[in-house]
Amino acid sequence: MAAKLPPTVEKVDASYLESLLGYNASRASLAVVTVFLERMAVYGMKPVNFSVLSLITHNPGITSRQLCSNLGILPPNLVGMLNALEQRELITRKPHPRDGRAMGLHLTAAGHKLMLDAERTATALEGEVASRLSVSELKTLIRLLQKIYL
Amino acid sequence: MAAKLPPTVEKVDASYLESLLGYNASRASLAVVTVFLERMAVYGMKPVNFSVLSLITHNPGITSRQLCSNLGILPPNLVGMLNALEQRELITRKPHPRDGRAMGLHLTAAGHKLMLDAERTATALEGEVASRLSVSELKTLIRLLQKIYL
DNA sequence: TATTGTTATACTCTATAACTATA
DNA sequence: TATAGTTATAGAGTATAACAATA
Repeated sequence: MAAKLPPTVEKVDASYLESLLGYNASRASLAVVTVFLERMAVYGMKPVNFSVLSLITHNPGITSRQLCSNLGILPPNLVGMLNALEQRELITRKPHPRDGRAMGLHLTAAGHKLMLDAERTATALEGEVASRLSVSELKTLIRLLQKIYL
Repeated sequence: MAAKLPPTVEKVDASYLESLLGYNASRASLAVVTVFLERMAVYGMKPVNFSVLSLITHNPGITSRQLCSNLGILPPNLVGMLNALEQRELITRKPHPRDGRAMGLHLTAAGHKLMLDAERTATALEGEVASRLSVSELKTLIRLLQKIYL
């Protein structure tokens, strides 16, 4: 009687992982982020500083603290990001009118110009990543994702 | 005429970001992963080594190369992970029966015992994270996520 | 010549502790 | 006493280059 040889794997069975919400959400998130990184590199933007700039765009005068709590960034990690955006002359820090400790964040004219293009590109890119979904499927997907985290 | 004071932000408007698939997928993924980290810490498992162990569980004899290409891990980063799992005596490396370069990966008896509990916990935890979704909504969510990345 | 597994190493991202100025 | 912003630094995660053994 021969010794049993160790088995070999031809096609990998990932069906258990594919039954998990966390696995699927991570993989889908990674897929979108990958395309985002490629397409948004021309603006010098990654997902995090794009999110920061977008919140400043739609909330002029927002503070660091508000950015941190809304985006889940830790304050020490935001400092360098804001410095870089200020050096690129995309944002300015103005003294907060009612709190001497805080600074209000604002886009410069150049910042507004760039974000107009960047947000258009971001929205367009998503349509391509989700090209295999109908418009109503994409709406459903986003609504269900928000029921997880919001 | 008084100089215009810089505006302040009371409630942050994140409606643009919340219209983006990438933003929602990342936030939802983070929410699931956060609970995963808490609940799976007792097994000494994070999402990545759980995924590795799960693929070994359901694909005994799988090679490093196959793990890497299925999970998007780079080979140099897998080595340390496998060494740690081997030291914990959860997996063993056996010579591959048909390729002298490769090693087939297998669970030990202790590994099987641990993964039985770990997979049960992982599946249960997901039901809690998705508690605001009906069973059919969760099925739909996973199906739509797979249409993005698969 | 190409591939598997590995080492060494660099880079980025994220996290913690401690300080200052103001509330 | 608590909070906003900052500095310095540590740790985890992710990336590239190069090598030995085998196909």
